[in-house]
Amino acid sequence: MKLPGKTVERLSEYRRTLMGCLGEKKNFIFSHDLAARLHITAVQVRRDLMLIGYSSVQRKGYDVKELIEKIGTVIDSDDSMNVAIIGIGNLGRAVAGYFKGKRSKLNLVASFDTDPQKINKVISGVKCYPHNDMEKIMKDLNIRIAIITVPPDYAKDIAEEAVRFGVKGILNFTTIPLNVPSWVFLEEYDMITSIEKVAFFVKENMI
Amino acid sequence: MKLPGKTVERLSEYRRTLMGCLGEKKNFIFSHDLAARLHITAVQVRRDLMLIGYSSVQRKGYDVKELIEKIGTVIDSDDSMNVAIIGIGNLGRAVAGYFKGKRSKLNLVASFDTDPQKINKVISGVKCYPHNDMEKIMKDLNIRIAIITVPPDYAKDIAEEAVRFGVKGILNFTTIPLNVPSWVFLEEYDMITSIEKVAFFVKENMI
DNA sequence: GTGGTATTGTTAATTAATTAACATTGGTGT
DNA sequence: ACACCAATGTTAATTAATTAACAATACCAC
Repeated sequence: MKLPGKTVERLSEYRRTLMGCLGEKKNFIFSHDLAARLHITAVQVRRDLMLIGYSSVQRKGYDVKELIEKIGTVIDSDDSMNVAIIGIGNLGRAVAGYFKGKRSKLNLVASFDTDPQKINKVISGVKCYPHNDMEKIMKDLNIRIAIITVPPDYAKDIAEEAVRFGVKGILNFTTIPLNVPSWVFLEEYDMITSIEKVAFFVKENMI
Repeated sequence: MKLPGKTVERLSEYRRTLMGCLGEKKNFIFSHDLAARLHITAVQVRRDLMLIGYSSVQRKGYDVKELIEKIGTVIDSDDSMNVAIIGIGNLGRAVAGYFKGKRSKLNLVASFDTDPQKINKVISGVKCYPHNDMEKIMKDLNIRIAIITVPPDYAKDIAEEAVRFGVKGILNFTTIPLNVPSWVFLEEYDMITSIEKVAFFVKENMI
């Protein structure tokens, strides 16, 4: 199913918000309620759901459980996908933390590092393998997604290795923009940029 | 100066890329070269620079040093701005790391936590204060930007406090969307969403 | 049952962002 | 000096994303 990236992002957020609803025993939700929780408009919610072909049966809002499942059929893969974190420093461990207790189609199955203090230990719930074994482990465990949280100087080489070893998607948290072949999906997030952006708009608001 | 958020983000990236150029003794750079390093088009670079009113004197590309300064006059505040990290766990420490060695108008001057093991210690280069002292410290140190890296359950309350204590911009790394008054600039980043987005497009590419 | 209301799904309009097109200009080579 | 080239700055066109508008429909109150 062909969807705009922005819509995919929102679907992920809808799902997590909806799971929160289940927690509070809320089984139906209106578009404007869901929208308000995410600070977007109700139209946008409805439009996104239209794109994935979901309609509510009744005018009592969306069936939370049903919608969660529908979103799952759209954005999740049929069988589960294995993920690795490369570089298990502070950021890597933080990312690993987000996987905890999440039952999903995404399995964090390995981390890699060069620090002898870390390798072969379980850190933040995931085993850390030595960087030297990356080829073997990535192929053996069939890792499809790499999250890169290494120091900037290593980013480029690590990305090339990951691609060579079969990774099909990369989430890059380093400040170095990466170059990957077109068949590898690349998402980059740059913290410094976010911080500077906040600073800019704070400054502008104050003037 | 009124600028689109996307342009501000790119300006921040331009600047960092340009600083890298200085490191490699590259004093002039063409728009297409700068663009290639960031995987965008040369037109976009030129358009962004047009928006901030920069022009190169010669056709030898942009003067790297001059452009860095120009971007600085646009996106930096005149006097420096103080920043705090709330929640100095793995993610907080990772964020703190990004400030190291950066000389900029943004000063990371404090972190806050509730863990007695952490308070009153210097962690990742920044002193950690007890959460209870947040009001005093935030006012004393004139903190304008808060980076929120606490566990999700605390996010809402922490944000409200930060706003009450004078913060004008928030960067929220928790998975809980925050509600802030209109005069506070809010930027949210959700790692899980990014990961799920990568997974979605990997899946789609494989089909 | 009927009228009114609230909410949805969808098309159309608007706005934002990106890309294309191109005239302009300094530099280069002959 | 002159013709050409390479790169820029800017306007116009295109594409993407959001928002507005509204007909359709199930529920509710009576």
